[in-house]
Amino acid sequence: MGRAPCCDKNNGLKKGPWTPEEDMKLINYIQTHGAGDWRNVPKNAGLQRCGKRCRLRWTNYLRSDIKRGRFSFEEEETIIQLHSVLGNKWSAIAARLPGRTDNEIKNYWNAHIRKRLLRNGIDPVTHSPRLDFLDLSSILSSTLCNQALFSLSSLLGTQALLNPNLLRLVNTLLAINKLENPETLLQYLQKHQCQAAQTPPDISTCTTSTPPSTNQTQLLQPNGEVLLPEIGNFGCQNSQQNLPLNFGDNNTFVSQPSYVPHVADNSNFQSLDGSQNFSFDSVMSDPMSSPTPLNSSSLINRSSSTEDDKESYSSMLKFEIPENLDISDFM
DNA sequence: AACTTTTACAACCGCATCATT
DNA sequence: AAATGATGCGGTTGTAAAAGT
Repeated sequence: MGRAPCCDKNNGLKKGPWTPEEDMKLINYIQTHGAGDWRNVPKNAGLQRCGKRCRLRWTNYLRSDIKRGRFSFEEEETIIQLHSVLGNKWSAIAARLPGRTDNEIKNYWNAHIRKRLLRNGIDPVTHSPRLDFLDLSSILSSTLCNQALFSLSSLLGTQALLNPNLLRLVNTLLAINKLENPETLLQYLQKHQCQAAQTPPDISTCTTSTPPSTNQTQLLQPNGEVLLPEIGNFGCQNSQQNLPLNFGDNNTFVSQPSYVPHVADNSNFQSLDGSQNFSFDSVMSDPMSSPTPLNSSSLINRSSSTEDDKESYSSMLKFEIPENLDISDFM
């Protein structure tokens, strides 16, 4: 025989929201006797509740060390990072977030973080970009309208350009070359047999090993190999996929309106007018929930920003190609 | 003002594992 | 060792409040 049952079903025990009186009874009992032996808590505390419900009420709501209120920016970052490693192990995540319960984290994830990741084209399960969201056909059609890329696609094969690393490199090189000489670019690519072209075109997996970035303008290795510019290298952590950058007008890089998975270092960028410097550490998560303001040069007030404001962060990530960048060095 | 939709979060349910007999 | 219940955990639901129409 096993133990006596904790609480029988259909035994008339109360269900639904807890009243303040019930809470007080439970608090008083636990303060006196300590938490544990939940089977006997209802009886001893004079509660018409199942012991299981008493435990949940205590651990999720009544404990004095529970931190109430909105999640901070740092907490949100931690949740996202831990979730990318631990998955839906809410109790394990909660163990690393003092004052937060697994239930609270789970609810916050489902209500906020998960939805935002989905909106930004990130699969909340894999933390990788979603293929359906990326809409590669539109990406390709827009880029392939460019005659230069069209030439490349016909010569390298469209399939090759499905490789995000290659696409990003081509984009970068085309921008650097100001789209004037695709043939030269093609020759360069063929000559150097860039590594990106050899990466399997399955963008659902990230097989690249991305070292910490050093300098976004460091495009040329001492041996002459071109590095993917760090500006498009948003840190591939936990199989997160890098996304290609768009190139807007006036030689500006415009980041995809997407979630920025992780930045391994303090990559700093300057806004178009040079007035705003900010790092990806500051924008990788929802700024609204953060009590920490951006640095003083930022125009963004996190505490008052809206969802739209947050999503417009991506539009701020515009970067100018330095005037002094001598493109002839690369070709 | 009334109604509908969305959001936030507490609570419940069911399953897996652990503990006890 | 097996049986049984307790406990812990993750998924889901219910509901009140807020926002939108």
